[in-house]
Amino acid sequence: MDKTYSPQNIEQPLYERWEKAGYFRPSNQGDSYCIMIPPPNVTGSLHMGHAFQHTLMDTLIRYKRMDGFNTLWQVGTDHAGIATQMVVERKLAAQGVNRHSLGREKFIEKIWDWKAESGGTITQQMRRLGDSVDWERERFTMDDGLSKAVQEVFVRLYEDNLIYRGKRLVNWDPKLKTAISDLEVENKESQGSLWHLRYPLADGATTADGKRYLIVATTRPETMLGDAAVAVHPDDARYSSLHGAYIELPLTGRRIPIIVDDYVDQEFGSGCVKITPAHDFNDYDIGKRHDLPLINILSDDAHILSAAEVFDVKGLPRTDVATALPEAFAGLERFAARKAIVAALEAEDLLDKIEAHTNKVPYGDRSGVVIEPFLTDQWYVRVAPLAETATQAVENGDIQFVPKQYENMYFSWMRDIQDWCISRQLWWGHRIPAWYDDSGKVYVGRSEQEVREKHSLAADVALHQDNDVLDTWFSSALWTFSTLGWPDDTEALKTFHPTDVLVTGFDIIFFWVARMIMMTMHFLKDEQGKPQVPFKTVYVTGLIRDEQGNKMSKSKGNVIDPLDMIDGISLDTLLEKRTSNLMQDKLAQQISKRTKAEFPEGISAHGTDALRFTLAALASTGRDINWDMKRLEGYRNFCNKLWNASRYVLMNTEDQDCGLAGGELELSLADQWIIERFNGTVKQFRSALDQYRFDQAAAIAYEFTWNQFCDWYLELTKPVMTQGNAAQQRGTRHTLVHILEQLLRLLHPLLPFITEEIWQRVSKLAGTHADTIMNQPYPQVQSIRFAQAQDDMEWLKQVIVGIRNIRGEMDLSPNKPLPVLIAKADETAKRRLTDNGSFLAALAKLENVSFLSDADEIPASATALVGRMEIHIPMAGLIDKDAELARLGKAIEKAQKELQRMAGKLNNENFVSKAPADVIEKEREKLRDAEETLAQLQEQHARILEL
RNA sequence: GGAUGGUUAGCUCAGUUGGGAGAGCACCGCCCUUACAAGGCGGGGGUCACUGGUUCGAGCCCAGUACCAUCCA
Repeated sequence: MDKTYSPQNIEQPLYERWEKAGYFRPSNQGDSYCIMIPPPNVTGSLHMGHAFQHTLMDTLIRYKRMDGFNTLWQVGTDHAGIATQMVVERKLAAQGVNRHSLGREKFIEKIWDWKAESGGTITQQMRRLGDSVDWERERFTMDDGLSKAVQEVFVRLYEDNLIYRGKRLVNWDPKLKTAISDLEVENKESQGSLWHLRYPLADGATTADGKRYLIVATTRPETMLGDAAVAVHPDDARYSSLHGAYIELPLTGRRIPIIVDDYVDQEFGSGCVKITPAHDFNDYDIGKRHDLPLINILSDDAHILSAAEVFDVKGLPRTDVATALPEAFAGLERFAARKAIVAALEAEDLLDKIEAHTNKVPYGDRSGVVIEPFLTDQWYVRVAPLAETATQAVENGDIQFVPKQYENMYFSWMRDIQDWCISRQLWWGHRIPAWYDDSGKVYVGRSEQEVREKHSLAADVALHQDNDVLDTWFSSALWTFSTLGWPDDTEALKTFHPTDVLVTGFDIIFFWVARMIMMTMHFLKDEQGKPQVPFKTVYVTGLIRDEQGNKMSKSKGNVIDPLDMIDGISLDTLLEKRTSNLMQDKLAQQISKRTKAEFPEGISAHGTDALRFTLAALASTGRDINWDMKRLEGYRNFCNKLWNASRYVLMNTEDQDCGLAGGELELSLADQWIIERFNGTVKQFRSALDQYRFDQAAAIAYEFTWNQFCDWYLELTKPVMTQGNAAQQRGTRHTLVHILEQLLRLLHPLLPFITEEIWQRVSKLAGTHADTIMNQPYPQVQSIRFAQAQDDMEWLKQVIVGIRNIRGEMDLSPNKPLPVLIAKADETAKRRLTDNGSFLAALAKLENVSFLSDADEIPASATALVGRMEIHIPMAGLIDKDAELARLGKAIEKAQKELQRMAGKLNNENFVSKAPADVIEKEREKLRDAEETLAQLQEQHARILEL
């Protein structure tokens, strides 16, 4: 083996070999275990959050695969409608082309071209991360099979009256000119104004205090052109005489009623609210209650119309309202219109005042522009009936969230769930399988052919398909079963559905998880007809943030590509990566300044295994993770440690007798101890993984490998290798090889590459060789064989530590062998020391060990205690009196403090009378120990003092 | 305004039925001892945010306060 660990030399070739050999395929043996990957955007690239989730999924899959399950990690990508369409439009714009001049078909071709060009990025990244997904089953939400499933679901939901079309107020993105769902809207607080407008009363009416107008306050004065009423609270005495009166709406000449509604907040502003049902969600609801006209004054790109469009609450045209709008504003963009309208009102002395006001403004999370509540025809899923079943599945534990608190988040959303707007005015996506005849009548079916047959439409009836496509989440909601072949009744579906665990971020619980549960439970039933859940467990991860705790985002320029952690990257390349394609120079400068401060030397290579181990170690449940380069470095060192420990094992075992061919095996105390210690580690490690405590699993692995196996066991094998007889050497070699071989299997799910690389050599010596470690049995917990060895060895370690402690604190050279005197040793201690002299000599670097009887006088010495036993290192010429006194003083102080605490507790009447007997006994024992320890130390202190 | 999570060593974080405060990194001292200097050995360091309560006993349970974060309105 190379002297230094070089992940870049081993990782990629191993992955290629695994993939070629088909190790990622389900074995078709054993119980099934299946994880569905959250499909990433096909034209995107993986960030640290993906690397994190993929690490956890791959760890689980590799663990279960080795543990005998028939595992499938289903892989695939998502077409990401808006995001992808935007990217391609931007690319085309750079060439001076827009999609409309290109036409729908040509444009979609361009998107497929782009997918072909960029779609490999993600799959390549996944291979570098070691993801053991079944590539042969890779799916894409727009491929034929999944498109068929989407169509089938749409048609069946429509037939079940769970999909409908209607003219509703939607969140409209005026830049992308499409509806978006309320989840895609980000409400941001901003400093705006509140305009107080005077609305003249009609027919000479006056307010209680004699005014001829009402004052309404609004954050969006431009929408006044679409006002349909002014509302007051029914109990508001100021306006009770005006119920049923009218307003002369300024600028438009429209006559609108004053209505009465509980919704109005009497305290806010004047207590009068303008109602604009076509441009505000709350007003829309009021409009429905009062049968107000919906007066739309905006075009689809948010410019003022020259004539309003008026509908009733059912979306049918209404003709009793004048549609005329002032010419002066026609064609003005909404924010320009706001200025112009405020100016016009002011000119007519209708502007009472302007107040500063903080309000929430909705922004499209893709386009970044202000979202407009807008009246359009859209398709909706009626979710209430689906939500009920989906809620129950979590309530009754068929689906469990880890950590559990996310269940509340799920419930609260499900309780107030709104119908889901699923149509998008885009070209990239699944086209809605609905056709219209010339009268606008709608027919839903799997094809135009089917529609014609079903409705007996003559060939000369013209039909045209709906232009819109479905929300991307509509297709990903079907992911768990569409990828397994649904609507066909496939073997894969029977084997792997319901799947086992879903690993995903909390940010898409609503977008994706909840919708998957609803759709799956509606369409898939078990043999008894009971709805099937898509997965039994949802493991929710936090976000990976940068070292300052900021969210990683392109615009902040703090995104980390996991491959840069693996391969390393120079500062120049990193700067280039982070600042190219940025619109603003100023931003680029900021980013490059911060990047230079954070990574002055760029990033060095750490390898995939170290990255994965770090991500696992940071995965404490349910909270965000602040990325920490130091942790990554630490775990790369850990890999290096494992590498070098393996080198040591191989150097001492290859081409030597490891007992494979028989021969007497004598196991040393250390051999027996490490066997049990490993056994305990297997138990803990499995239990951690079973509970999704990847952080604990990593800590357990680290502690055993470094602090026990390397620091103690390997050192303990050295005296055997140099001084042991044949049977002893055979026994130790056998143990070395077998513990390492099993340790590699234990660690494989977290560290797939380094373990495979080393295992290929070690397994030969252990007689368990195979083509890959990937499908070898996972270590099982064994019954305990060497109970006494555990106690003996842990005790011996204390002795060694005690001597090292003196050596360290007394500044004695590690090279100088020390003579040791033992006093107050009982029979057990004597046995332990005499049986293991060579271990003691080697690890504590001793010259000799001799026992003192109680009668012997103890020479001047530095002292350590192990239980009651005293370890003395004679001071003659070695040890400084004052230093030893100081050392003892510190120990005495510590013992006194301990003693005081114990005594205080036991002198407390309440404690003695109320605490459980075993606790009291434990405290008494501790008190006795402390007393004896203190006495021994004081005695020693006095002795030294006399010198 | 409502909900949830957080506040533990210089930094990043563990702490699982309430019973002697832990890890990694950083820091200090000694050491290139044939697996590893990406290392070895030893060491220092914490009023567990604050206030009160329950309890013989609270980092942990309860109430409240402050600050931070996220989600919802």
